[in-house]
Amino acid sequence: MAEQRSLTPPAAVLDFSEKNFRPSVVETELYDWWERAGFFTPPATPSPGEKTFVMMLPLPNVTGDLHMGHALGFGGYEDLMARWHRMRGEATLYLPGSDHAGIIAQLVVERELAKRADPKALTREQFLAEMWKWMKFYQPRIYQQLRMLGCSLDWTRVHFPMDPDMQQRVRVHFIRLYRHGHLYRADRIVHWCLTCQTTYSDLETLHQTRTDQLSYVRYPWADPMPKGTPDLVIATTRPETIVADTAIAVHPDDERWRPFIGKAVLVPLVERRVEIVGDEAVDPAFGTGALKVTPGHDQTDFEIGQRHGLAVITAIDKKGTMTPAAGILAGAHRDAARAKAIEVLRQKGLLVKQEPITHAVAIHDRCDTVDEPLVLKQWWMRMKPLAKPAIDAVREGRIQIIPKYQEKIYFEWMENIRDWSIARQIYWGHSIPAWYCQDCDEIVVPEEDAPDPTSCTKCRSTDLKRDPDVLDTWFSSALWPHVTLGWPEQTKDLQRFYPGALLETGYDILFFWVARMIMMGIENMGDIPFRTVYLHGLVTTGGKKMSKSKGNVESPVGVIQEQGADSLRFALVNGVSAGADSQISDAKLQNAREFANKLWNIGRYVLRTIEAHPQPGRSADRSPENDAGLGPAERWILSRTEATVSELTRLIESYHFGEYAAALQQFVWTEFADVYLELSKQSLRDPSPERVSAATRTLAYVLDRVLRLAHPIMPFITDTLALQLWRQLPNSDRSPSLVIGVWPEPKQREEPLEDRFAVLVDVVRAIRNLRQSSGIRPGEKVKAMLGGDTRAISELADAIAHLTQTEVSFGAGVGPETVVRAVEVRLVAEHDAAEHRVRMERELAEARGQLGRSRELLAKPGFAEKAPPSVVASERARLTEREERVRLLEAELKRLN
RNA sequence: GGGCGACUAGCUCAGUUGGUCAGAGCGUCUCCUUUACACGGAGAAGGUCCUCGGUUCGAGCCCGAGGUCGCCCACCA
Repeated sequence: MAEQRSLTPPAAVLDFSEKNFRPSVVETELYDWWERAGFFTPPATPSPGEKTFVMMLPLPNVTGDLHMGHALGFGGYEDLMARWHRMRGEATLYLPGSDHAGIIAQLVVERELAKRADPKALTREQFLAEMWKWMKFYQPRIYQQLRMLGCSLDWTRVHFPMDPDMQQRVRVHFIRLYRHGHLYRADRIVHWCLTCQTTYSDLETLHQTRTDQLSYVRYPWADPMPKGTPDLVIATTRPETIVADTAIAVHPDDERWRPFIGKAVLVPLVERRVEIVGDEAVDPAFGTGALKVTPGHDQTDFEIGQRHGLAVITAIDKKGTMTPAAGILAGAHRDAARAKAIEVLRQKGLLVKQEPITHAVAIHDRCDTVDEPLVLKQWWMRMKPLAKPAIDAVREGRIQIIPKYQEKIYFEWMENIRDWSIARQIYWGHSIPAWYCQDCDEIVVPEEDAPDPTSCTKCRSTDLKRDPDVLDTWFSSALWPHVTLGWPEQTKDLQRFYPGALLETGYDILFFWVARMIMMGIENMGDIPFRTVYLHGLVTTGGKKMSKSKGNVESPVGVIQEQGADSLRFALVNGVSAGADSQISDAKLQNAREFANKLWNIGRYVLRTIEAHPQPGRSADRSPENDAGLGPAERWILSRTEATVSELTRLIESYHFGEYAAALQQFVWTEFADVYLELSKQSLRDPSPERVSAATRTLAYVLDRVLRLAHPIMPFITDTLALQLWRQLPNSDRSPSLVIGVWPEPKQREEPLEDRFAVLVDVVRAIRNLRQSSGIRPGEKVKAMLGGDTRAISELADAIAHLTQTEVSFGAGVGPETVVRAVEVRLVAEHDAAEHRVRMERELAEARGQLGRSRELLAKPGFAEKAPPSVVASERARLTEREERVRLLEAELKRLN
């Protein structure tokens, strides 16, 4: 690795005569260099007592393209954290991969294949061969997009769940779960997709609000009933399933129907005799309070059926066609059968009425096909025992979820967790290592290191049939944090990097993925997979419409190509609070691009300055705090820099990334650029070489700090500038790149000086304001008099003069035009007496109001005793300043009279 | 039916453990091509922090009730 790291940076250096930053020129080369130099790979040998930071990339679908949510998660939060921890000297592993994405990937490839031939005509083996061909097309695409985002992923450890070694590990996992009793095979009702021809889990259903016909159907009594017995009428939206009814259910407490529990009716269309049962699942308020029970085609009904031992009749098959069991409806598609059922019921006089109903219909999240619940023999995972320790891990704080309120949602789901239907009837996925004996029905699951079985373990028959199904995509994703490190082998990586530190992803896959990783991590490793879960919000591209004339601007890739990954990353993170949904807009992107450009030009200025005033033997990353030539402006920006270092460190440590970005921008733009860079021009013109040297080194040092502080969120521009800066003023740590540079430690501040500069900024603004309102042209030299309490700024006159292009002098009783804080400001210029009086009166009213509030607060009983001393002290100081301001304004008004 | 979140300047949103009746970006208005940057600089306008009540010396922040919007979960037949 050492020799790798000596690789020289890319030759393509940006042209610093270019006024505007053009990002994409250098990004690819820079990334390649970072990767080739091994910066993204943790040191091969762990140092004694090393700290690790391990984070798995939430593997994107292999057939997908990056969207803004990915860009926020990967390029925004994750890479920011990875880079920050790396700069803190931790052995950082950010592990890449892509998901084979089962059903979706199969759909995508089927669609591609369908352009030339019928994919259904292919055998399983032929189809899988085609899948792998397409993988070679899709996988590099998604990986390239991750590179474009700048994600500092360790590509030497990239994983794909369908790679042979990974398939073997998933097989072991299945076998162990089976042996431990977590898996079972049972006839139960599942969600079936008529389009995809596969089952799917509860989590993969969506609900769509639709308006359908609610049909009221009379079920004749099976036996003679006393006169006056009401008709039994049920309400249903699925009359075609009447033929599969095996009971009627009413609520046991429903006075209307309770007397009839145990009585029988004849199911219309099939004349089947079924009983009325009492069950609490029935809502007495719905329809007539009587429910037709169809255990073969409805989730609730299946459960009622289980409780009452009812028969299951399958009237609809996997294609959606009515089976022979459907009697007169047999052979029709479910939709046609519905119409036919209504028609026959009407003919027989059993249709009482129909009315529209708006209700939620379950659909498959991948294709929007209406769910067809079917009873099928399927593999299930028994979740309750697995959920228990995973709930405890969060409850006991061993895993922390950010934002905190997501923990409640996690508990809610985990405590009511239901068994997981894990098999899918598609080709693309992990095969289920189970064989069924055709002679004795035994399920044969081999030992974990054994080859495929050839004979039945029970009856020795060799007539075994392998389960044709594959496992749900999330079955393997759930293993990601340990399986990628070599599990079940006890590899060095597994020992060193498990458990990981953090899992960052969108809150929308908390259940799909995060909860399952926690459960499987504990099950397989006996330990949690990560200590912190950071859940980000959804990104929408609302607000101002992104201009489509420029091309596909909504895609992160398009934005990166146009304005660079740095801008995109910054725009996505800036000012967003943890877990909140956010919008990305043209305005935000433009601001980020302008900020990148600002950094670029700050860099140009500093580099040019160093060129003009070389500092041999000096280092950019050493504070010039002890330089003899430091002026107050230098000392001020140095102090502000250290304040920013500690502030930004705190914000990242506490996961306040949105505020980190905002605070960074604030410091760089308004303090470093707008104030100090201007003042440095004055220092650099000073005849004293010491002053010039101190100013140059201050510029270099602050730039060095800024580049380090900004690197986690804007890696490309910062490293470009750093490489250039260190070429002129070598960094003392000699790291060849910011990627493995050192995150700054805050040094001593000069807070009294910072307070004095706050006064300066107010006075400067007041002078500029007066100049503009007096119609003084920007270049025009005028004089200003400052009076009142000028202690804070008495030594800063030069700075004020430079910033305002105004000659400044101090005096007593200057006859102020305005009073800021307790400083009188007067421009030596003619002004209208009447206007002046109005202004003074307005300021006095304002000042008295402020003074009143200060006095009120200080006089409040309890304030002085109960408020913290620092608050009281600063309030007292404010009172004094306000008293002084009122006094000065009153004096001026008195003079006018 | 449960649960969660949001409501702060015209727009999009910040506001860390309650401590100057509040900030940013964009937009708006005025001025300025000053050799880092017009992807710029300077100045300005703009807010009863959804409503009501409570706790507190002090509330945008905590508690209660209500309103509006959004999301998630659930066996709405």
